[in-house]
Amino acid sequence: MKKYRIIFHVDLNAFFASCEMAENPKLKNIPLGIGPTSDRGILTTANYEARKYGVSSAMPLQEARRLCPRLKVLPGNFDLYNKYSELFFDYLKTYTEKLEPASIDEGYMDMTEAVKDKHPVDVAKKIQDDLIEKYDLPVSIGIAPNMFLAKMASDMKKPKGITVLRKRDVEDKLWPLPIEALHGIGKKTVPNLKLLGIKTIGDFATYEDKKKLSNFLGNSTESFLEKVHGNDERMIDPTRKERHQSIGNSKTYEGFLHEYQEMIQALEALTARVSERLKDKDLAAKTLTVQVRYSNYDTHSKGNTLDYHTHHFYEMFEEVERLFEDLFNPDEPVHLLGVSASNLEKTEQLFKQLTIYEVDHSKDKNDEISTLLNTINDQYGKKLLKKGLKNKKD
DNA sequence: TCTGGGGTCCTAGGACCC
DNA sequence: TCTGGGGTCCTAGGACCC
Repeated sequence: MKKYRIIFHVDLNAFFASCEMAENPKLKNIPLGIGPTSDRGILTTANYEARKYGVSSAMPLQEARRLCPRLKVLPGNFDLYNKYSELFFDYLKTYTEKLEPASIDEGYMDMTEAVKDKHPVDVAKKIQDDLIEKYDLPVSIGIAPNMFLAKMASDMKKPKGITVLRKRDVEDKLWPLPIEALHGIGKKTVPNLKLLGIKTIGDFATYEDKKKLSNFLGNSTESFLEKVHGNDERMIDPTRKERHQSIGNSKTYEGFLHEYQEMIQALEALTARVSERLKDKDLAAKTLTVQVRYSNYDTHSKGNTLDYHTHHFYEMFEEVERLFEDLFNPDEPVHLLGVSASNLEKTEQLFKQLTIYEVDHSKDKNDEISTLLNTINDQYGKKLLKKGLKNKKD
């Protein structure tokens, strides 16, 4: 007999705006957006009051103001949002350790054990009520036998919805949705699928010529088809978010940067932030990438993989300057600069690799060791290193 | 309409190795 | 002189998501 899992997808509604309203209830009944302090740029979030006017997330501020002239716009307060996000996940953890954060404001939970002898909808209702009572944060919850269906379910009723989506409901509840509602299908792919006559998720699920789908979706075709038929075997992975693939910072410069020197200074600041964030997380990077967007919105990147890992500002910045040489164009003002670190490794992991080396007096080995040493974080790493070398002598 | 900042994953071509 | 097949890693760009 097949054992079904019970997966919750819990999604905070209009999260950044909800945090602001929780801190300052006066904001609750007015249209509110989180966005740029200047008159250009895009909104990251709009509360539901603003959405009544057609204002939405990722909308250019100028358009939002046309739709809703009395829209109040606050700059983002990310310390505040991170604080609420932690409270949110800490609360969810009281139900199960099988919790996978998917972003700052949503997570998946494997509730199979936690809802034993209870009705899942009652538990979901309790979560919803508690989060309002404790933190004044509204959530939508999707309940399903797998992660994909739970995610689609939580989207079906917002804000403050609870939606159960069983596999046997897929034809009735999922297939009528427009194809753009399918996660992973974005605005470049939608027109291509429409060319094939695919307007709904159901049209996609029942489309017969898989080769034609592959032209647009490549190797992902099969996994999309499985999902829209209600099948998704992915397991909740609580540490997935912690295993970073990359850490980067970028910034858009209003009015553009024109001088080489200002670009270098901007890159220096970005590199310093990335370096600090790597150190905070005890990570070191082997690959660095510099990104440039010119005033015409053309975007280019240049990356290089070093033969060692590092998180030290000076080493990183030297490489960033080299990479930027290839991207710099004296005729093109710069709209955005970015610095990103990837190919990441935990510094303690590098230290373990280091201690495998016997102390060797040849120059090459010493260079290798000093390079690795560079990547190890200050006191902690050096203390361990001394200990490690001493143990080796003993 | 005019496009932020943080990410993940995929693709295609090339270098290189056995 | 003409030249396989499999695998890994790297790079640049692109689609997508919140």
